[in-house]
Amino acid sequence: MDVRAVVDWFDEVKRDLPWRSPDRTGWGVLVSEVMLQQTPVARVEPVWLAWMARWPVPSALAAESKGEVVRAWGKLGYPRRALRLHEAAAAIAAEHGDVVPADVDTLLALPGIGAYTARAVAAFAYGKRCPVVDTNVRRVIARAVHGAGEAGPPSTTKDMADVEALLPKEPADAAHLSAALMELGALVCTARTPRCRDCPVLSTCAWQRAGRPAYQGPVKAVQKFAGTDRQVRGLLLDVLRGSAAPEPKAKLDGVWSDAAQRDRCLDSLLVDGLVEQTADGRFALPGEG
DNA sequence: CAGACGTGGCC
DNA sequence: TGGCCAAGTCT
Repeated sequence: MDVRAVVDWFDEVKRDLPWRSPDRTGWGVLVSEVMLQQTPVARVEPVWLAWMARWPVPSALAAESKGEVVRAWGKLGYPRRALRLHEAAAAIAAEHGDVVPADVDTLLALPGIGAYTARAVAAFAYGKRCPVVDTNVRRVIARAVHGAGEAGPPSTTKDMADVEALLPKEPADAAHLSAALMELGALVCTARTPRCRDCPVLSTCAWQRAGRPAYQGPVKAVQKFAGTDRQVRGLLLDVLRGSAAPEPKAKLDGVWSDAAQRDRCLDSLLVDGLVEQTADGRFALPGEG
């Protein structure tokens, strides 16, 4: 792959996202990466801005109650991420001098930070040289390098080796390329209807040269949502996000007709720590902690 | 490793 | 209309 062409293209068309600002902090980058896990940029941006204004450093978030954090997470989805970020902030404040670590293994030890996020923070916040592999990068590599229509099943080891092979020696250049590959996957080499006419590596793309063959690998199961526990949990939590005071169970009973499923979901929210029961039996977002 | 885990916009 | 998809992580 023509790495230089990708980087030049990126410098020309990249989006002006707030977490890419020259005065970005490790904390800002970490918060953005966690919010962006499975959630589109357009929905993250306003929430990220609000969070940075309200909690500019990890210790500020750590000092907040879990309920406030879950409420401020809003409708970004997968609210357990908010709880884990809260826990991570507490660990960073207590054990790392209120500074987000720059070391990949140290980052990996924090809750909610996995292989992707740890390397994204190390690279984008601190300019470390490490392969940053997300779904965009996997798709770009699958097409441009391997000539496949889509990426196959994820394999952290193999995926990182693929990117490592492309990474420039200089750490800053490596981080720059990772950002560029992600942007290429997000804007041009998209899952549906890729904009190949706008692609900076069209002439060397292995998929293009192979005649754009259809994807041959295993069929990816589409995730259902309607009627699942995830939907019911979302409905239950949405009621409590909108309530300043604890709500009686009867209030929650209105969100879903299947009582068994409703109760199971409420219980799982309690287990996850996303909901708490008051002494008088009502339900609310969690208080101190 | 497959499945759970939110939410909303798009084609 | 409804399936597909969005900068993953955890168990």
